[in-house]
Amino acid sequence: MKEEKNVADANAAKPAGAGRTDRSAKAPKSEQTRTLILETALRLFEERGYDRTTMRAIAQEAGVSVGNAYYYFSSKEHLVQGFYDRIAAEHEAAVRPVLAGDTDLGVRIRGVLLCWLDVAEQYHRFAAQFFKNAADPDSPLSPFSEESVAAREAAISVHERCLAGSSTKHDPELAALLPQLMWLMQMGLVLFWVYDRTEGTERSRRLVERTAPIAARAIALSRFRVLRPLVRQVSDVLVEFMPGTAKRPDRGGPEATDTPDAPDAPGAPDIRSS
Amino acid sequence: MKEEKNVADANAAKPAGAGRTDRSAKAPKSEQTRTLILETALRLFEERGYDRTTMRAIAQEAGVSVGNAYYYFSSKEHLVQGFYDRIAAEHEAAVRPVLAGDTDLGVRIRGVLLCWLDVAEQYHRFAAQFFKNAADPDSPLSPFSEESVAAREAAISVHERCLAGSSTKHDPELAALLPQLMWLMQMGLVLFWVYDRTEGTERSRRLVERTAPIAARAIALSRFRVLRPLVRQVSDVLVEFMPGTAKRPDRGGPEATDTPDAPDAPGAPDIRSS
DNA sequence: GGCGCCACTTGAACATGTTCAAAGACAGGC
DNA sequence: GCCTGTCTTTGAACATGTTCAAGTGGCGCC
Repeated sequence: MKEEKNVADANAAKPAGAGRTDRSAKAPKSEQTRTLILETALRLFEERGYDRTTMRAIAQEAGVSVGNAYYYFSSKEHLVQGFYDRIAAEHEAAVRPVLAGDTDLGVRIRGVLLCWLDVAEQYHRFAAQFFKNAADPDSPLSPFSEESVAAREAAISVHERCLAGSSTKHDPELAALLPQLMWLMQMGLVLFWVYDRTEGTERSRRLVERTAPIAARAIALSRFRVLRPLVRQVSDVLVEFMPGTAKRPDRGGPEATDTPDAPDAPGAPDIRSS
Repeated sequence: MKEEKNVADANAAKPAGAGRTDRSAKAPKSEQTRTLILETALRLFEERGYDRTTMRAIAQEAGVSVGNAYYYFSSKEHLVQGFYDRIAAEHEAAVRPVLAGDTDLGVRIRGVLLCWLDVAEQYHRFAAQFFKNAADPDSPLSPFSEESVAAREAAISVHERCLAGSSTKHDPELAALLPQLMWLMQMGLVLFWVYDRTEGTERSRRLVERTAPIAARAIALSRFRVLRPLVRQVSDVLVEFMPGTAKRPDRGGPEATDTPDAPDAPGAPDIRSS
């Protein structure tokens, strides 16, 4: 279905006379149209929200026909991919100082998550409206979907660096799995955030302030002997149910994990996290 | 359980001549129409799935006009409420033997959750399709919505009984919060289940088998002294962010919690759990 | 130059959730 | 019986995501 040309970004100026003899070398004209439609759509989404932006409005504003928009983007949802990429890039950049700063794990986790909230802030209205589409198990925009693997791994790698640069000791047996767990935590935050209606998503920020230290402490405690069996069990579950951690029965089941305490549940599709 | 007639209760034969002088006493005729539409809709949903059942088809099958369906149900989504009630009732009944059985907490949790999977099994296809609607923060069918309070509390009370009947000792400070935590765990399971495409949702069952003992062990461990500060912190977070546990800033923020380890995230709207 | 291929573009048509003004049915009062 | 107001019911009209058959135009090749 989604056979976009090249990622999204690719709208850099290209040699006009380059010719388009080879399909793999993108024709400048079409790429221009594609970009125009995408930019127009993102602008309107931000101005009016997802639901209130019709495909007709996008086409009209961009000066093309409705069918043309569908020629480049197989559905309205696919236009949103642009947001995912945008947020991912912005978070990646914004989080750099945090990763280079304090080595206390709690502080680092807090920094990474607050950073995401900052970046995502301006898209909150849009995200709340769009959330239901991303939550659809069939949607390619679901954070658990096959199509999101790249974005998911990029997000997880941020947590990897977050953990790697910390001075907090943790159970080595868990080391490989923690970034994924932290990603799940982030998905939980996104879910909370989408439902958050407070001014400046203040409540989500507070949730981060309160839970980041808890997460850090729990990670530190994982080395205690009493907790050994539990850590082992959790680790097994993660290996079995997290995608990419072990043998995966090709497109077999869903993906998610749980945590030692009780709840679990990744659950926050939407804005590919980053 | 395809086409029961009376699950929705309100179709009991009523005195024909009762009259409808008072608006509060439902007129038999309109109630009959309402039930007819609802039953027809549920049947078609089950037969063809949510998306492939059009309002026109429901109306036609029920022998009424489209507008009439909208007279009784303000949207297609509202027809789904019937499923919520149905599953809730069935789970409540099915779980009884479990609650009266073994007193090992792990076994009990496992029983409650597997029970839910059994009950929900036949609605899986429908649920997967409908999930995106329930995930919408604006939808009254979201498990976190104001309108779902009743159903949510019913579900939580099942976990209360699950915990109360167990022989496992746990930190008294957590006692009041555990049922809610367990409900979150259930929401996580529902989320996983919705994404689960394996035969007979086998993978979801396996997740329960693996995580129920972990949850029970974590609860038991909560009494250890080393974990005291962590338990306290978690408990505080729950009180602050879980609805109905403490002062709630009237319709203020969203609701959700997190768990000591890392992830958290309720996230499984859909089928009001029960 | 002319021809044909093919990427690109168009806008009408379609499917479906939802709304609405008008018509129908029915009870009670006269 | 007839009038009046309310509860039901109707079906056409609307809004919007999506599809599709029919162009359009540029470029290489003869």
